[in-house]
Amino acid sequence: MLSNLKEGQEKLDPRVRRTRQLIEQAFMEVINEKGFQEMTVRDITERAGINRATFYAHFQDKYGLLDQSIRQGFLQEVDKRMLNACHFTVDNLRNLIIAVCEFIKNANSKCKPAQSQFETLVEAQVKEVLYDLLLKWLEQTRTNTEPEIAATATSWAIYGLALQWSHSKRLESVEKFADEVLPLIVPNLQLVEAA
Amino acid sequence: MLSNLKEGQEKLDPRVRRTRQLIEQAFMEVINEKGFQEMTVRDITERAGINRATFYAHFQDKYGLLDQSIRQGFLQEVDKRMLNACHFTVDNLRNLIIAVCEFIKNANSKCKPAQSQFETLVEAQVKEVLYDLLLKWLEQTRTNTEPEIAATATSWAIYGLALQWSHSKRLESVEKFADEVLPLIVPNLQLVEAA
DNA sequence: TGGTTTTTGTTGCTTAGGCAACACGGGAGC
DNA sequence: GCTCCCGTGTTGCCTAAGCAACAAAAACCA
Repeated sequence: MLSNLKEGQEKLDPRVRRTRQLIEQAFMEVINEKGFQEMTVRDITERAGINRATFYAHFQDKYGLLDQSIRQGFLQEVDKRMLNACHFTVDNLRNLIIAVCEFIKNANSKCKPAQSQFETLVEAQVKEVLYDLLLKWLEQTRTNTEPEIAATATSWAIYGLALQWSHSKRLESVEKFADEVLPLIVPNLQLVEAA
Repeated sequence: MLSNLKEGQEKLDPRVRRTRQLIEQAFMEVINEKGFQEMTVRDITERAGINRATFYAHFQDKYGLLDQSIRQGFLQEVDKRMLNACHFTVDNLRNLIIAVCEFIKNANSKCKPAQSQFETLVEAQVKEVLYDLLLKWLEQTRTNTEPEIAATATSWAIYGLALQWSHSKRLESVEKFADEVLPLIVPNLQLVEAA
């Protein structure tokens, strides 16, 4: 496995950058043509014009690629709302909830087949990103409990609520939903109230 | 310099294929923004996202890149008329003349500045491709003289006539021009007349 | 004019990627 | 049962590309 500079892609070998991009692009193309289950690693590498061995230098297997693709997608949703390089506010939290809802909604609509397969993968990736982000926020804030505890509780709660929202037949607007659950979420953070 | 499989690009290392493509694309982009003279090798490599040393592994310098770019362009014009993988006929010769005219016309219109600079480069590349193609044709045909001689005479003649046509203020249609000069060109080939 | 920057080619060393071959496992077809 | 085929991971060796540093030339600017 090549240098895993987790997320921190400061300056990375141009070759690595290129092949990752080629793989991701090929992945998107092939998944739209054959779907995920029918797709083989060969399909991806041939489309990308890279060697099969190179694929395995970057990803465990096609599931690993799917994982990082999901994560990228959600991170994009987060970045879109500029939540990544900022500190905690209630409004940012509200936007974060909205981001999760939107992402789940889109993910479900795209990956109709084998939903149950994907949902657990989506859940794992999204909760991980959520946890990391919340932890970063909480470490910059005064809390009544350990940030790790609060981050775990909050990330699970947000995801669970967002999932329920996405499953409910009669979809209320994301914004209204966010406003509705915000009071439930905030206490999870165990913030020290400002006088 | 990397493996120079002159034209014969049967199966070539995907990495080579990729970087050549990146360089060519970057070249086209930069030349449209800064022009050829102002452009530096750095500009190209930075745009292409490759290392400068890699550029020099593929091309002598930016002039070398220009050369092959011109050649590619003309070859494209030839392929467009399916003249590359076929044998000699008068009609193919006529189309070849048209191809040269079209290419020179386009080349001149694109590279307005420093025309005289470019024209000699264009001439060299086009005549070389012409020579190779004519030679291939003649080697499959019965001629009264050595194919090399006939190919030289014909390539020079075609280019000279096409150049004159492109310079003439009042442009007659390429097709009419081709019909007009065809009788002058055919004898250069020294074909053995079929009874 | 002289000094500073930029660009140019070039080189030695490191790393990512290509390639071929392999063992393994799961079907499909008799 | 038995092949035959195909996809999967993995490995060792080779080559292309990255990188840093260099000297020399060119361009720029006092």
